[in-house]
Amino acid sequence: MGDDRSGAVPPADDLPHGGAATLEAPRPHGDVAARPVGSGETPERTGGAPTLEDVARVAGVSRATVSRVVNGKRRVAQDIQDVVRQAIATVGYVPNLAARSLVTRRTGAVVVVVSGAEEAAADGSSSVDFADPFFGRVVGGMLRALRPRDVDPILMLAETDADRNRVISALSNGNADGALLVSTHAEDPLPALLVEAGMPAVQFARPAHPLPMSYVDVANRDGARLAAAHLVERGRRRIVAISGPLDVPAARDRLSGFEDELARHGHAWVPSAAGNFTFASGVVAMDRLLDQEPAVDGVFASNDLMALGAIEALHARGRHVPHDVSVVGFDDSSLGAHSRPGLTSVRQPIEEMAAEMARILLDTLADPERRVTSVIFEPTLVVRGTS
Amino acid sequence: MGDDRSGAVPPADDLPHGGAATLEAPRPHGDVAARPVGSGETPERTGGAPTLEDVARVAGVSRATVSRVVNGKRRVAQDIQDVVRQAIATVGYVPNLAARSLVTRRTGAVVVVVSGAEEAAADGSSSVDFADPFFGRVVGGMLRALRPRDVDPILMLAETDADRNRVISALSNGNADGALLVSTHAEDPLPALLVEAGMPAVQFARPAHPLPMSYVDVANRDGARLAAAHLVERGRRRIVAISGPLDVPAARDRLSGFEDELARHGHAWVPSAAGNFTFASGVVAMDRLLDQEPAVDGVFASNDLMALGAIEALHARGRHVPHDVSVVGFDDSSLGAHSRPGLTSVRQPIEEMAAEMARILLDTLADPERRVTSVIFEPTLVVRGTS
DNA sequence: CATCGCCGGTAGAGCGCTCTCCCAGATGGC
DNA sequence: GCCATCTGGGAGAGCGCTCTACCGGCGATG
Repeated sequence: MGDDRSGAVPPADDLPHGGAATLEAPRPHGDVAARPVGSGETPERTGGAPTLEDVARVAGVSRATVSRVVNGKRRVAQDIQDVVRQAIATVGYVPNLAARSLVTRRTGAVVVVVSGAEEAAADGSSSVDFADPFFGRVVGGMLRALRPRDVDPILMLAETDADRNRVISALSNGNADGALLVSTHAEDPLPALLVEAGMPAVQFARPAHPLPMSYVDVANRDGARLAAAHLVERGRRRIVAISGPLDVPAARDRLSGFEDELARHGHAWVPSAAGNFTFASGVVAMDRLLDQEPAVDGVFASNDLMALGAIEALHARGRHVPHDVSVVGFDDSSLGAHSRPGLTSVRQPIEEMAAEMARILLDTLADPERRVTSVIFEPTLVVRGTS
Repeated sequence: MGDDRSGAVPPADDLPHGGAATLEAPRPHGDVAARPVGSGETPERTGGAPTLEDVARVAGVSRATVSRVVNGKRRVAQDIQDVVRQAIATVGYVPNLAARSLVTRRTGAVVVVVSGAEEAAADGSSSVDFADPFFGRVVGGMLRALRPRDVDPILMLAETDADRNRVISALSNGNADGALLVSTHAEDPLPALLVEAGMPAVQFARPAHPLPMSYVDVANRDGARLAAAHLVERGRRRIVAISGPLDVPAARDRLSGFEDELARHGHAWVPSAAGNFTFASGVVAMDRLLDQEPAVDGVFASNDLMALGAIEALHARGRHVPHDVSVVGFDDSSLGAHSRPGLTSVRQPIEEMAAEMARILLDTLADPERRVTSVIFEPTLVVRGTS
């Protein structure tokens, strides 16, 4: 505490303290002194930011014409365009989005909703684990697709009914145009609410219940097959699976895809235990499976966190990874990549998937008649040290 | 709002056709067929969401009165309040934020800016690693403080000059009221731009250059001292440090705090190498340090990712952790907590720090005269398997 | 009893923008 | 050559909200 250099902070006098600065020209920033003098007709606009009106006056055209230039709505003669653009630059005009969206009924914003269940709040924290790199990757991917289209994401967390109402009303108020939804629980009512309210939305992963909503997903079954084939190829014979909660479609698909592929190789029966995608649940599930099948030599976990938990449990019970047991995860998260030995994992291209979500939403916004669509990505297997 | 007893509402006869008006209330969505016929005065409001005007008509009061009830600005007689609230409920009114912020010049939103340098874009990806759990934790912490105050964060990434302009103009447009800044590079021009533009902003970690801007930080020197004392206590004698880029204040403080404490224990000289907070840079730095000091038995890395990289390098060179070498990281990220053996690390309470940032910004917004402040958090040492 | 707050309400002027009219002038078909 | 068409610009009406005036009524005051 003692070592913060508060002394390093210069006196606030360096700051344009409110009043004085306000007197100056309404430039957002820049050489305040270089205010365009001689703009004889400028009647002392001391207010805030320059408006369309100001630009129009300077350019000697009407407000409508400036608006047209700014939005490129109708053809405007080239020379007039130049004059207007020049004027925009000199007054430092930047459109007021509130005013614009008041009339267009559109904001250049979408909400990104991370939706979880509230019951989990019992353990003190929330049901959504933001420390999971998954969320960062999703948001990062969206950002990369949204930014070029000048759309900014508003982040919202939906755990309680109140939260969900907030989301819905943000959308219906025209606070945002559409929603990108990452729902972590099967019984999340939000997707249905969104559809019911007629709000454009795209979901990460197939909705748990059939719903006319666009989504992107990874071919979960194929990914699980990859894992199964890999374990078989490694010569593993006593193979078990740690699945996610089976009401989540992705978890179900991963498990059944895994089972299918193993069946193809003669494994009629695959012991499995369900976790809930957390590290701790991976530990527990692995423990249970070890009791059930002490000779286990291959494990597939439906995500990396549980795989790491499984490795932890295996170690505690004296098994060596990968010598005694091969472990394969799902997600290819940085957690697995940086653990030692590196975790073999089924990679889903989360960033690309998130970017695709954004693209779908943007397209839907541009053309509301668009049918709901889904895009499925192919997973790949990333082999590292645990197998 | 939910529990106002409508029983308290006086008979509608007190009001100019309160009852009749209710019939023709425009509902947000619902039975179009059941449109009220003979709506004598209602001028065909088939449009979108109900407005203040609609509420006023139903409640039999003026627009201004409804506004007052909604915003609680001036005292309004209790019975009238009840009637208005009732009307709001029946028409399903929800204020249009664009219209509101057009006049108030306030949006209930802040931008969260993750700011990085653009040079790093050479490696194909961006300079900001969203997979780093750090960002998720920061955003999660902010969310938790923002949500109760009904403020939503708009997420922006600032890597290029264009991005930075977007941030500044979002702020000056009244797209958002203030900024929460997470800057990952010392030479980031954004903090200065924000100050220059007079925008309320709070930064995570002390600005690299003296700037009148509020910030929260962890007592980096104290944290590093904790690590040093711990290594000494473990009986380590050949201790080295992997620092962050030394133009970043936090990196500098961590290194010098570490050196100070070791000096106190007789280590006049601590070999060190600088990384850039990535896993790979941790590997490289450790390799260099091993060349320099082959007998190393203690390592302090300025963040967990580099610590993990160091462990990787140590293993590659035949050292066993923690048997031969103790390793201590900084951050207490989930990466370290889930690795095996668990990474001993200096914990900074990221979530709380982020929440405090949000609080400071909100307070500044409420009272613009507020001085810039800083809040420094105390770190703690979390001992796990690597030491 | 006229006067003076003061309380509780209404009226209406914008906030900055878009967009639908409308109009002047240039083009073109018959 | 005349009317229809088109093209590029202006005028002005709002979008839904807040907020400053203003105003009627009413109890307290001199």
